[in-house]
Amino acid sequence: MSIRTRFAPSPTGFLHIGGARTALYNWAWTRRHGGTFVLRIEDTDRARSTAESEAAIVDGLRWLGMDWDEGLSRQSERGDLHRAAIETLLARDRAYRCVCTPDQIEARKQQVTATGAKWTYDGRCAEAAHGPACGPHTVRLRVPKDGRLGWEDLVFGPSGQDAREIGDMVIRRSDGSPLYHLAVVVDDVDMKITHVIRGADHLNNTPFQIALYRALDAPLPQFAHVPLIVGADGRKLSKRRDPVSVQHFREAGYLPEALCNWLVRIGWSHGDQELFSLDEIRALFSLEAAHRSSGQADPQKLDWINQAWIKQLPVGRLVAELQPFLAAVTDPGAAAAATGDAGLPGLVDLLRERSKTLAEMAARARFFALPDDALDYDAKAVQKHWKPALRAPLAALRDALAALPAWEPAGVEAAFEGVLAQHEGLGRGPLAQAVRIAVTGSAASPGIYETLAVLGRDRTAARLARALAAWPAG
RNA sequence: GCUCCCAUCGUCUAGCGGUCUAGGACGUGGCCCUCUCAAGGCCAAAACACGGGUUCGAUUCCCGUUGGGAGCACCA
Repeated sequence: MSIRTRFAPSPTGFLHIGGARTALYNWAWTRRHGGTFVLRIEDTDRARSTAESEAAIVDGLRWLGMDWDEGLSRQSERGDLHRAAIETLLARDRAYRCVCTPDQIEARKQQVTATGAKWTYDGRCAEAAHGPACGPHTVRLRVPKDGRLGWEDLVFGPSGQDAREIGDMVIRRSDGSPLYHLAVVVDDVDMKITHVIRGADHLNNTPFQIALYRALDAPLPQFAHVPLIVGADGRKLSKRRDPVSVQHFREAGYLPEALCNWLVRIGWSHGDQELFSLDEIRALFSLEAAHRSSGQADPQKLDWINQAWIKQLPVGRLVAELQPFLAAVTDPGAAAAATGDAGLPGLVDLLRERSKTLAEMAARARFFALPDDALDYDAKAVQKHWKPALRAPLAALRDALAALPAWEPAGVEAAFEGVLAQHEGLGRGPLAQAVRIAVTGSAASPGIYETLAVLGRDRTAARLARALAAWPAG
């Protein structure tokens, strides 16, 4: 039997990292085993579901590098199937109509829970045999009163609950709409899903869903529950407290490779390996190696992983990824110009060692994208490093650079050395800092020779001239 | 409260009875390198929650305790 899996998010917000990881596990495992992976939007809650959210989920998954088969299906478009399944259940007496109102149930529930016992539906309508014309009613599944609703979880091992813990759950609202559990099970059966890989928060839902499979006379799929990703406080991720949306990380300058790498390692490991490409994830991911305990998402580890990817990705890819971030710290025109500049790849190569995110790289590359006459100087750096006495050496350097036959790091360094030799007592550091600020506006940049080499002869000259013109007098 | 689940450094984890004076990674501290910022190299501090068993022998198996989490809807 061929493997079929699905990722079934509800479109009630952005794709969040917990869902992204569940999708990643599904995707990787399915691809590894040559199965079919489908995406099903669980939009039965019409009030909370939005088209924007669905688009965000689709975009997020694509951006991360995942693909799926057989298009995209929406649960809302399968209502007929759900309704028919409920009718079948009713006809076979595996379910019954219940006329208890929410208020009545609430009152009875209060009585039971007051004694400390656990409430499950008391079965008042179970034997009443209400017909279709019984007035406003819900439909409840007949859940066995004894026995066990168990399964062999691919991650958690033997799992289950005693059937009596569950109670007869509602599968159709009084307005005729089916509930989530019914829809999920009917869809999974209909789509011939063989392996349900989902978050451990569904562990408690599984027994009831198993009862549903049995009532439907459908074969049980294999279940694999993966541990939750929790926030720094150890609790379930909260949109309020934690940065959770994939979009957020994308906008903060994290690469999809890094995000996948980070997420796959929370709850799964492969020996001591830390870095995994999407191809490696697809080749190596196994449910046997998945963990059972929940894990925290450590943003500092993400930073490190992101930089690791920044360090090894092809420069052309980084240049392209960098553009929007460059535009954000300058303007679209400057960013486009910089992206077309032959010197940018060289700068990116210098910056990969010092950038944890694309946003940070853009901030460090800003000086390059800015027009020469628009560069702003860091006031504190100027105060500290632009000493009047450095004016003459700087002018000498300007001349030495202008006389350089070839514009490359070694030549620039030679020019520096020449100026240093001419000026007794002048240190390499002070001169480098003065130039660095003149050319980048900041006291921190890649090596000064490499920086000038990448900036180019003309732009360096323009910036030195501008700095000299603004130089503090003794 | 009830049901279910989990438990190795601060965090992610290796470990699937002896190889553990418990390994790696992030982070942290120190040193080196150095024109700044990084990157890199070296070193260091840092964990088997507790108590019972089982066993010749438990981080590894079992049971409790404690701690944490999830679920208890006519939400998904």
